[in-house]
Amino acid sequence: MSILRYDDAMSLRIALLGLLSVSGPASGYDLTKKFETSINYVWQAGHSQIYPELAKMAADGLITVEPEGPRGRKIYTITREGTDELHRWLVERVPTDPVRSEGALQAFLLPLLSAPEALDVLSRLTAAAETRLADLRALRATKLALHESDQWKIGYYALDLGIRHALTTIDWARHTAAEIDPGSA
Amino acid sequence: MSILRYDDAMSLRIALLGLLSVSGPASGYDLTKKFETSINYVWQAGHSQIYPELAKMAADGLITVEPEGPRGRKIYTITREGTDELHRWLVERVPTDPVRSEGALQAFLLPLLSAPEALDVLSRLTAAAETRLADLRALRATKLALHESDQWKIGYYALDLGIRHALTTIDWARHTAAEIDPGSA
DNA sequence: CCATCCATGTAACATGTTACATGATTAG
DNA sequence: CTAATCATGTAACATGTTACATGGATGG
Repeated sequence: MSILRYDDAMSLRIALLGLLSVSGPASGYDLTKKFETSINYVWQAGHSQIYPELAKMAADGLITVEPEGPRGRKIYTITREGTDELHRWLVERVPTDPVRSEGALQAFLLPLLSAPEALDVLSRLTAAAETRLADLRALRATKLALHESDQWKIGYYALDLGIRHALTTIDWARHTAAEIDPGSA
Repeated sequence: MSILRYDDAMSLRIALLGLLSVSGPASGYDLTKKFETSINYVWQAGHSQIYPELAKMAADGLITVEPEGPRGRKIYTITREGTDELHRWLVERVPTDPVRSEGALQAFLLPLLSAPEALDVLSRLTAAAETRLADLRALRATKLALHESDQWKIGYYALDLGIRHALTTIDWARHTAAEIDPGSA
Protein backbone atom coordinates (compact mmCIF):
# COMPACT_ATOMS: atom_id res chain seq x y z
CA MET A 1 0.00 0.00 0.00
CA SER A 2 2.26 2.77 1.22
CA ILE A 3 5.57 3.41 -0.49
CA LEU A 4 7.83 4.34 2.36
CA ARG A 5 10.51 6.58 0.99
CA TYR A 6 12.35 6.89 4.28
CA ASP A 7 12.51 4.20 6.86
CA ASP A 8 9.59 6.47 7.64
CA ALA A 9 9.43 7.32 11.29
CA MET A 10 6.12 9.17 11.11
CA SER A 11 6.15 9.76 14.83
CA LEU A 12 3.68 12.63 14.56
CA ARG A 13 1.11 10.21 13.18
CA ILE A 14 1.82 7.76 15.96
CA ALA A 15 1.54 10.42 18.64
CA LEU A 16 -1.84 11.52 17.23
CA LEU A 17 -3.08 7.95 16.92
CA GLY A 18 -1.94 7.33 20.49
CA LEU A 19 -3.85 10.31 21.84
CA LEU A 20 -6.97 9.40 19.87
CA SER A 21 -6.68 5.82 21.05
CA VAL A 22 -6.37 6.77 24.70
CA SER A 23 -8.85 9.59 25.09
CA GLY A 24 -11.32 8.88 22.31
CA PRO A 25 -12.57 11.15 19.49
CA ALA A 26 -11.20 14.66 19.47
CA SER A 27 -10.75 17.71 17.27
CA GLY A 28 -7.49 19.08 15.92
CA TYR A 29 -7.81 21.83 18.46
CA ASP A 30 -8.20 19.33 21.32
CA LEU A 31 -5.22 17.35 20.10
CA THR A 32 -3.09 20.48 19.87
CA LYS A 33 -3.96 21.21 23.51
CA LYS A 34 -3.15 17.66 24.52
CA PHE A 35 0.21 17.93 22.82
CA GLU A 36 0.97 20.92 24.99
CA THR A 37 -0.19 19.39 28.22
CA SER A 38 0.60 15.71 27.99
CA ILE A 39 2.71 14.18 25.24
CA ASN A 40 4.72 17.38 25.10
CA TYR A 41 7.71 15.97 26.98
CA VAL A 42 8.37 13.26 24.39
CA TRP A 43 7.16 14.92 21.18
CA GLN A 44 6.09 18.41 20.13
CA ALA A 45 3.87 19.76 17.40
CA GLY A 46 1.89 22.92 16.83
CA HIS A 47 -1.51 23.21 15.20
CA SER A 48 0.02 24.18 11.86
CA GLN A 49 1.60 20.75 11.71
CA ILE A 50 -1.28 18.83 13.27
CA TYR A 51 -4.13 20.01 11.02
CA PRO A 52 -2.56 18.97 7.71
CA GLU A 53 -1.39 15.67 9.21
CA LEU A 54 -4.91 14.82 10.39
CA ALA A 55 -6.20 15.49 6.88
CA LYS A 56 -3.60 13.09 5.43
CA MET A 57 -4.38 10.47 8.05
CA ALA A 58 -8.07 10.66 7.22
CA ALA A 59 -7.23 10.28 3.53
CA ASP A 60 -5.19 7.19 4.45
CA GLY A 61 -8.09 5.67 6.37
CA LEU A 62 -6.41 5.72 9.79
CA ILE A 63 -9.05 8.04 11.20
CA THR A 64 -12.50 9.28 10.22
CA VAL A 65 -13.82 12.85 10.28
CA GLU A 66 -17.21 14.13 11.29
CA PRO A 67 -18.06 17.79 11.21
CA GLU A 68 -19.62 18.80 14.47
CA GLY A 69 -21.01 22.28 14.92
CA PRO A 70 -21.61 24.91 15.59
CA ARG A 71 -18.09 26.31 15.17
CA GLY A 72 -16.17 24.73 12.37
CA ARG A 73 -15.20 21.95 14.79
CA LYS A 74 -14.26 18.57 13.24
CA ILE A 75 -14.16 15.41 15.27
CA TYR A 76 -11.63 12.74 14.40
CA THR A 77 -12.07 9.10 15.43
CA ILE A 78 -9.47 6.36 15.15
CA THR A 79 -10.38 3.45 12.86
CA ARG A 80 -9.52 -0.23 13.13
CA GLU A 81 -6.74 0.37 10.58
CA GLY A 82 -5.42 3.21 12.71
CA THR A 83 -5.37 1.05 15.82
CA ASP A 84 -3.55 -1.69 13.92
CA GLU A 85 -0.96 0.72 12.55
CA LEU A 86 -0.34 2.13 16.03
CA HIS A 87 0.03 -1.32 17.51
CA ARG A 88 2.38 -2.45 14.75
CA TRP A 89 4.59 0.62 15.21
CA LEU A 90 4.83 0.11 18.95
CA VAL A 91 5.70 -3.55 18.65
CA GLU A 92 7.95 -3.48 15.58
CA ARG A 93 9.54 -0.07 15.20
CA VAL A 94 13.19 0.11 16.17
CA PRO A 95 13.66 3.68 17.41
CA THR A 96 16.37 5.72 15.70
CA ASP A 97 16.69 8.55 18.20
CA PRO A 98 19.67 10.38 16.79
CA VAL A 99 20.94 12.76 19.45
CA ARG A 100 20.77 16.36 18.29
CA SER A 101 21.11 18.44 21.39
CA GLU A 102 22.33 21.98 21.76
CA GLY A 103 23.13 21.29 25.38
CA ALA A 104 25.30 18.31 24.47
CA LEU A 105 26.97 20.44 21.79
CA GLN A 106 27.87 22.99 24.44
CA ALA A 107 29.19 20.18 26.60
CA PHE A 108 31.23 18.91 23.64
CA LEU A 109 32.89 22.28 23.06
CA LEU A 110 33.22 23.20 26.74
CA PRO A 111 37.04 22.93 26.75
CA LEU A 112 37.19 25.85 24.29
CA LEU A 113 36.18 28.11 27.18
CA SER A 114 38.10 29.42 30.18
CA ALA A 115 37.32 27.74 33.51
CA PRO A 116 35.01 30.54 34.76
CA GLU A 117 33.13 30.66 31.46
CA ALA A 118 32.75 26.89 31.44
CA LEU A 119 31.40 26.93 34.98
CA ASP A 120 28.84 29.55 33.94
CA VAL A 121 27.68 27.38 31.08
CA LEU A 122 27.43 24.39 33.40
CA SER A 123 25.32 26.28 35.89
CA ARG A 124 23.02 27.36 33.07
CA LEU A 125 22.67 23.75 31.96
CA THR A 126 21.98 22.75 35.56
CA ALA A 127 19.30 25.40 35.91
CA ALA A 128 17.59 24.20 32.72
CA ALA A 129 17.65 20.59 33.93
CA GLU A 130 16.26 21.62 37.31
CA THR A 131 13.40 23.51 35.70
CA ARG A 132 12.60 20.50 33.58
CA LEU A 133 12.81 18.21 36.58
CA ALA A 134 10.37 20.40 38.51
CA ASP A 135 7.96 20.49 35.54
CA LEU A 136 8.00 16.73 35.11
CA ARG A 137 7.56 16.09 38.82
CA ALA A 138 4.62 18.49 38.96
CA LEU A 139 3.06 16.71 36.00
CA ARG A 140 3.55 13.33 37.66
CA ALA A 141 2.03 14.58 40.89
CA THR A 142 -1.17 15.81 39.20
CA LYS A 143 -1.26 12.66 37.09
CA LEU A 144 -1.06 10.44 40.15
CA ALA A 145 -3.53 12.59 42.09
CA LEU A 146 -6.41 12.51 39.63
CA HIS A 147 -5.34 9.34 37.80
CA GLU A 148 -7.54 9.53 34.72
CA SER A 149 -9.97 6.62 34.93
CA ASP A 150 -7.51 3.73 34.76
CA GLN A 151 -5.70 5.22 31.76
CA TRP A 152 -3.45 7.14 34.12
CA LYS A 153 -0.49 4.93 33.30
CA ILE A 154 -0.27 6.35 29.77
CA GLY A 155 2.71 8.62 29.82
CA TYR A 156 3.79 7.54 33.26
CA TYR A 157 6.85 5.52 32.25
CA ALA A 158 8.04 8.23 29.87
CA LEU A 159 7.65 10.74 32.66
CA ASP A 160 9.79 8.57 34.90
CA LEU A 161 12.41 8.27 32.17
CA GLY A 162 12.46 12.04 31.70
CA ILE A 163 12.88 12.62 35.42
CA ARG A 164 15.77 10.18 35.57
CA HIS A 165 17.47 11.83 32.60
CA ALA A 166 17.10 15.26 34.18
CA LEU A 167 18.62 13.99 37.42
CA THR A 168 21.47 12.44 35.47
CA THR A 169 22.17 15.72 33.70
CA ILE A 170 22.27 17.58 37.02
CA ASP A 171 24.62 14.98 38.41
CA TRP A 172 26.87 15.18 35.37
CA ALA A 173 27.03 18.97 35.59
CA ARG A 174 28.05 18.89 39.26
CA HIS A 175 30.68 16.25 38.57
CA THR A 176 32.03 18.15 35.57
CA ALA A 177 32.16 21.44 37.45
CA ALA A 178 34.17 19.77 40.19
CA GLU A 179 36.54 18.37 37.57
CA ILE A 180 37.06 21.76 35.95
CA ASP A 181 37.48 23.64 39.20
CA PRO A 182 38.21 21.37 42.16
CA GLY A 183 37.71 24.38 44.44
CA SER A 184 34.02 24.79 43.56
CA ALA A 185 33.05 21.41 45.02
CA MET B 1 24.31 42.53 10.92
CA SER B 2 22.39 39.28 10.75
CA ILE B 3 18.61 39.36 10.86
CA LEU B 4 17.78 36.31 12.91
CA ARG B 5 14.35 35.17 11.85
CA TYR B 6 14.20 32.38 14.43
CA ASP B 7 15.81 32.56 17.77
CA ASP B 8 18.18 30.93 15.32
CA ALA B 9 19.86 27.90 16.78
CA MET B 10 22.22 27.35 13.83
CA SER B 11 23.85 24.46 15.60
CA LEU B 12 25.24 23.05 12.37
CA ARG B 13 27.26 26.25 11.94
CA ILE B 14 28.48 26.03 15.50
CA ALA B 15 29.47 22.40 15.15
CA LEU B 16 31.45 23.20 11.99
CA LEU B 17 33.09 26.25 13.57
CA GLY B 18 33.96 24.09 16.58
CA LEU B 19 35.62 21.43 14.49
CA LEU B 20 37.53 24.01 12.44
CA SER B 21 38.57 25.76 15.62
CA VAL B 22 39.85 22.59 17.24
CA SER B 23 41.60 20.81 14.41
CA GLY B 24 42.52 23.66 12.08
CA PRO B 25 41.77 24.14 8.37
CA ALA B 26 39.88 21.33 6.70
CA SER B 27 37.83 20.50 3.62
CA GLY B 28 34.12 19.72 3.52
CA TYR B 29 35.07 16.12 3.01
CA ASP B 30 37.26 16.12 6.12
CA LEU B 31 34.53 17.77 8.15
CA THR B 32 31.98 15.23 6.98
CA LYS B 33 34.31 12.48 8.19
CA LYS B 34 34.81 14.20 11.51
CA PHE B 35 31.09 14.47 11.96
CA GLU B 36 30.86 10.70 11.59
CA THR B 37 33.72 9.90 13.90
CA SER B 38 33.68 12.57 16.58
CA ILE B 39 30.87 15.06 17.02
CA ASN B 40 28.43 12.45 15.81
CA TYR B 41 27.08 11.61 19.26
CA VAL B 42 25.82 15.15 19.87
CA TRP B 43 24.97 16.33 16.34
CA GLN B 44 24.68 14.70 12.91
CA ALA B 45 24.99 16.00 9.39
CA GLY B 46 25.78 14.49 6.02
CA HIS B 47 27.85 16.04 3.25
CA SER B 48 24.75 17.24 1.42
CA GLN B 49 24.00 19.50 4.35
CA ILE B 50 27.59 20.43 5.14
CA TYR B 51 28.72 21.63 1.69
CA PRO B 52 25.99 24.26 1.24
CA GLU B 53 26.38 25.43 4.83
CA LEU B 54 30.13 25.96 4.38
CA ALA B 55 29.40 28.06 1.30
CA LYS B 56 26.99 30.23 3.30
CA MET B 57 29.44 30.55 6.18
CA ALA B 58 32.15 31.70 3.78
CA ALA B 59 29.73 34.25 2.32
CA ASP B 60 29.05 35.47 5.87
CA GLY B 61 32.78 35.86 6.59
CA LEU B 62 32.96 33.24 9.33
CA ILE B 63 35.42 31.15 7.35
CA THR B 64 37.65 31.59 4.31
CA VAL B 65 38.08 29.24 1.35
CA GLU B 66 41.19 28.31 -0.54
CA PRO B 67 41.16 25.88 -3.41
CA GLU B 68 43.85 23.31 -2.94
CA GLY B 69 44.62 20.79 -5.63
CA PRO B 70 44.89 18.53 -7.27
CA ARG B 71 41.39 17.13 -6.77
CA GLY B 72 38.72 19.76 -6.41
CA ARG B 73 39.59 19.96 -2.74
CA LYS B 74 38.71 23.23 -0.95
CA ILE B 75 40.24 24.16 2.36
CA TYR B 76 38.21 26.16 4.85
CA THR B 77 39.80 28.20 7.63
CA ILE B 78 38.00 29.84 10.54
CA THR B 79 38.26 33.64 10.70
CA ARG B 80 38.40 35.94 13.69
CA GLU B 81 34.69 36.64 13.16
CA GLY B 82 34.02 32.92 13.16
CA THR B 83 35.89 32.41 16.40
CA ASP B 84 33.98 35.28 18.00
CA GLU B 85 30.64 33.92 16.86
CA LEU B 86 31.49 30.48 18.22
CA HIS B 87 32.57 31.92 21.53
CA ARG B 88 29.47 34.08 21.81
CA TRP B 89 27.19 31.13 21.11
CA LEU B 90 28.88 28.97 23.71
CA VAL B 91 28.73 31.63 26.39
CA GLU B 92 25.33 33.16 25.64
CA ARG B 93 23.10 30.64 23.94
CA VAL B 94 20.42 29.13 26.14
CA PRO B 95 19.90 25.64 24.70
CA THR B 96 16.34 24.75 23.68
CA ASP B 97 16.69 20.97 23.41
CA PRO B 98 13.11 19.99 22.83
CA VAL B 99 12.81 16.25 23.39
CA ARG B 100 11.68 14.45 20.26
CA SER B 101 12.47 10.84 20.84
CA GLU B 102 10.89 7.78 19.28
CA GLY B 103 12.08 5.73 22.23
CA ALA B 104 10.40 8.06 24.71
CA LEU B 105 7.26 7.94 22.57
CA GLN B 106 7.24 4.16 22.83
CA ALA B 107 7.72 4.50 26.58
CA PHE B 108 4.81 6.94 26.69
CA LEU B 109 2.45 4.57 24.92
CA LEU B 110 3.74 1.40 26.58
CA PRO B 111 0.53 0.82 28.60
CA LEU B 112 -1.35 0.31 25.33
CA LEU B 113 0.44 -3.04 25.02
CA SER B 114 -0.01 -6.34 26.80
CA ALA B 115 2.58 -7.17 29.45
CA PRO B 116 4.59 -9.56 27.21
CA GLU B 117 4.58 -7.09 24.33
CA ALA B 118 5.65 -4.26 26.64
CA LEU B 119 8.51 -6.37 27.99
CA ASP B 120 9.65 -7.06 24.43
CA VAL B 121 9.71 -3.35 23.66
CA LEU B 122 11.65 -2.68 26.86
CA SER B 123 14.26 -5.28 26.03
CA ARG B 124 14.64 -3.72 22.58
CA LEU B 125 15.14 -0.30 24.17
CA THR B 126 17.66 -1.82 26.56
CA ALA B 127 19.59 -3.42 23.73
CA ALA B 128 19.75 -0.10 21.88
CA ALA B 129 21.02 1.70 24.98
CA GLU B 130 23.61 -1.01 25.58
CA THR B 131 24.90 -0.73 22.03
CA ARG B 132 25.18 3.01 22.40
CA LEU B 133 26.90 2.63 25.75
CA ALA B 134 29.47 0.27 24.25
CA ASP B 135 30.08 2.65 21.33
CA LEU B 136 30.59 5.65 23.57
CA ARG B 137 32.88 3.75 25.91
CA ALA B 138 34.97 2.50 23.01
CA LEU B 139 35.25 6.06 21.72
CA ARG B 140 36.31 7.31 25.14
CA ALA B 141 38.91 4.57 25.44
CA THR B 142 40.58 5.44 22.12
CA LYS B 143 40.27 9.14 22.93
CA LEU B 144 42.01 8.67 26.25
CA ALA B 145 44.63 6.35 24.77
CA LEU B 146 45.93 8.63 22.02
CA HIS B 147 44.79 11.91 23.56
CA GLU B 148 45.17 14.27 20.64
CA SER B 149 47.91 16.75 21.56
CA ASP B 150 46.24 18.40 24.56
CA GLN B 151 43.01 18.95 22.66
CA TRP B 152 41.83 15.54 23.81
CA LYS B 153 39.35 17.06 26.24
CA ILE B 154 37.19 18.33 23.38
CA GLY B 155 34.19 16.07 23.35
CA TYR B 156 35.16 14.34 26.56
CA TYR B 157 32.46 15.86 28.79
CA ALA B 158 29.75 15.25 26.20
CA LEU B 159 30.93 11.66 25.96
CA ASP B 160 30.60 11.32 29.70
CA LEU B 161 27.12 12.82 29.59
CA GLY B 162 26.10 10.39 26.85
CA ILE B 163 27.41 7.43 28.82
CA ARG B 164 25.50 8.51 31.91
CA HIS B 165 22.31 8.94 29.92
CA ALA B 166 22.67 5.49 28.39
CA LEU B 167 23.20 3.95 31.83
CA THR B 168 20.13 5.79 33.10
CA THR B 169 18.03 4.45 30.24
CA ILE B 170 19.16 0.90 30.97
CA ASP B 171 18.34 1.37 34.62
CA TRP B 172 14.92 2.78 33.83
CA ALA B 173 14.13 -0.13 31.53
CA ARG B 174 15.05 -2.71 34.17
CA HIS B 175 12.99 -0.89 36.78
CA THR B 176 10.02 -0.54 34.44
CA ALA B 177 10.15 -4.20 33.40
CA ALA B 178 10.09 -5.20 37.06
CA GLU B 179 7.09 -2.96 37.60
CA ILE B 180 5.17 -4.44 34.68
CA ASP B 181 6.02 -8.03 35.50
CA PRO B 182 7.28 -8.52 39.04
CA GLY B 183 8.21 -12.09 38.10
CA SER B 184 10.85 -11.03 35.57
CA ALA B 185 13.04 -9.37 38.19
C1' DC C 1 -19.76 45.69 22.14
C1' DC C 2 -15.52 43.90 22.82
C1' DA C 3 -12.02 40.90 24.46
C1' DT C 4 -10.97 36.18 24.89
C1' DC C 5 -11.11 31.73 23.65
C1' DC C 6 -12.53 28.30 20.23
C1' DA C 7 -11.36 26.56 15.76
C1' DT C 8 -9.36 26.01 11.34
C1' DG C 9 -6.37 26.73 7.87
C1' DT C 10 -2.21 28.50 4.60
C1' DA C 11 2.42 30.53 3.37
C1' DA C 12 7.14 31.12 3.85
C1' DC C 13 11.04 29.51 5.45
C1' DA C 14 14.68 26.55 7.97
C1' DT C 15 16.44 22.18 8.61
C1' DG C 16 17.37 17.41 7.64
C1' DT C 17 17.41 12.93 4.63
C1' DT C 18 17.86 10.31 0.55
C1' DA C 19 19.00 9.85 -3.96
C1' DC C 20 21.14 11.44 -8.13
C1' DA C 21 25.24 12.99 -10.60
C1' DT C 22 29.99 13.80 -11.75
C1' DG C 23 34.82 13.39 -11.96
C1' DA C 24 39.93 12.87 -10.12
C1' DT C 25 43.33 9.94 -7.96
C1' DT C 26 45.37 5.98 -6.03
C1' DA C 27 46.25 1.14 -4.95
C1' DG C 28 46.29 -3.37 -6.45
C1' DC D 1 42.47 -1.38 -16.03
C1' DT D 2 39.46 -1.23 -12.50
C1' DA D 3 37.73 -0.83 -7.97
C1' DA D 4 37.93 1.93 -3.97
C1' DT D 5 38.39 6.23 -2.05
C1' DC D 6 38.61 11.19 -2.46
C1' DA D 7 35.88 15.15 -3.42
C1' DT D 8 32.13 18.13 -4.62
C1' DG D 9 27.79 19.32 -5.63
C1' DT D 10 22.31 19.39 -6.69
C1' DA D 11 17.38 17.79 -6.52
C1' DA D 12 13.44 16.09 -4.36
C1' DC D 13 11.22 15.40 -0.50
C1' DA D 14 9.95 15.16 4.66
C1' DT D 15 9.62 17.54 8.74
C1' DG D 16 9.30 21.45 11.78
C1' DT D 17 8.72 26.65 13.01
C1' DT D 18 6.89 31.17 12.62
C1' DA D 19 3.83 34.26 10.87
C1' DC D 20 -0.32 35.43 8.50
C1' DA D 21 -5.35 35.09 7.98
C1' DT D 22 -10.11 34.31 9.04
C1' DG D 23 -14.28 33.80 11.53
C1' DG D 24 -17.73 31.87 15.26
C1' DA D 25 -19.13 31.81 20.14
C1' DT D 26 -19.08 33.24 24.91
C1' DG D 27 -18.57 36.05 29.03
C1' DG D 28 -18.34 40.31 31.10
